[in-house]
Amino acid sequence: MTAKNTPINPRKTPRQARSRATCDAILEAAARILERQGDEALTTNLVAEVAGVSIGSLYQYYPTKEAIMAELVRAMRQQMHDDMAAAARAAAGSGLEQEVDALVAATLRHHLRNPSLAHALEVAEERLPLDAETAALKQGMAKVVVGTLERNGIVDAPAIAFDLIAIGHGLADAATSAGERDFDCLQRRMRRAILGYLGSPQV
Amino acid sequence: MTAKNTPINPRKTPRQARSRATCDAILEAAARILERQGDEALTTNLVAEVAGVSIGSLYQYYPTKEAIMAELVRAMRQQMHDDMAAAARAAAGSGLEQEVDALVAATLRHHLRNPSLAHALEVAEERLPLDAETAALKQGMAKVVVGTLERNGIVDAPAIAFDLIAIGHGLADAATSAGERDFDCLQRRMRRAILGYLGSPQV
DNA sequence: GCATAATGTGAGCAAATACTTGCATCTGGC
DNA sequence: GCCAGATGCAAGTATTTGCTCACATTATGC
Repeated sequence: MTAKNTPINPRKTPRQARSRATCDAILEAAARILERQGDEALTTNLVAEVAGVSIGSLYQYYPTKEAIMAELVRAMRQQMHDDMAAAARAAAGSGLEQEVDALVAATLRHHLRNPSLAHALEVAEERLPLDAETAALKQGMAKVVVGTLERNGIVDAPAIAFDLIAIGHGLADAATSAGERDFDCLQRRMRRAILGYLGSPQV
Repeated sequence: MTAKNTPINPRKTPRQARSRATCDAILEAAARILERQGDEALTTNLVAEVAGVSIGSLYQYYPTKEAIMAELVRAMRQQMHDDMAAAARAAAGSGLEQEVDALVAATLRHHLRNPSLAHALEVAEERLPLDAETAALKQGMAKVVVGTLERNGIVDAPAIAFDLIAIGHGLADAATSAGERDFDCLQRRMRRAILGYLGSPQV
């Protein structure tokens, strides 16, 4: 019994042998569709077809279309959280500007790795019930930023972290949506926006 | 003959007498549904029902569901554009900070008037073909910001305007999505973000 | 080898949805 | 008053979509 009830959005992914491959194929297919055709095209039948799996198999592991999306969102937040936490840890103590750079770089890497998928997942996340695990990951990311600010003596860190995340998100989203792919250029602008908000002397 | 071909997204809204009221009722119903239940709930049948109009009538004026959304988006961009242009005109020559404040206020008024509708329309806009008129309005808004920057001697104004709009959008979106409704508080933070990016001495 | 459980299959169902069509009703100019 | 065109109506169609179910295939412990 590996948690299989509540037929709503939590998935029931028991795994034994080849079934793992089936689950992965489903997730990868869903990601590809989301990336290339957007969430309007994401139908369970298409996902199954692209994954090379029958719909029956799909529904054996994901009780709902939303469960598939939720799993993709969770995986994305997990990776983003881990990247940010690692970046913050590596840069901890090197001073505000260096630490900001590290976090910005992690954020940009995330957005530039697969811009359209990242965007689609963020849009999708809005209308999903947002399971506890994903919510915890988002909170964790905010905590990372708060920690960085506090470590550098910035007061009212939670409120400021909120704004900085919003600003960074807005910039990255607008730029990637416009087709920008230049990491260094975006890095400079993010830095300018964040340090500017913080009132640093700037570069 | 009042432009009625191209059955795709441009609407065919001939108006004579009571038909105007029908069109308005349809748009208002669509806005209410979008605002309260999100775009997933926006079906043509529901729109007609809420508008107190038959689906036949709906399709007489809007050839497509997308046409209704496009019209709502166009109207919203129109209002936003006019507000921003008026604000910029009124504050022109009063110095960078005052002019920024005026533009920020116009933006915030827009977002706070009906946060969920504004957000839904912006999300909807992304996947719509974006007709020429709406595109022109968006360009016009960018021009307003560019003009304000140039008037105050800021170089590379178009690129900076792009970033400032992205930043403002990100902040307003995150805050309203989180339920914030305090105009003054948001105004201060927007100001801080924008003037910070511009490298002004800050408040 | 074989019984048993795990996994895979895909035709098909019920509901929803965008949209059409044929007809009824209203309205304004004469 | 009357009629031609404008407007309104809603049952109905064709399609799509999420999902089920009855059965086939495969893997594994013994």
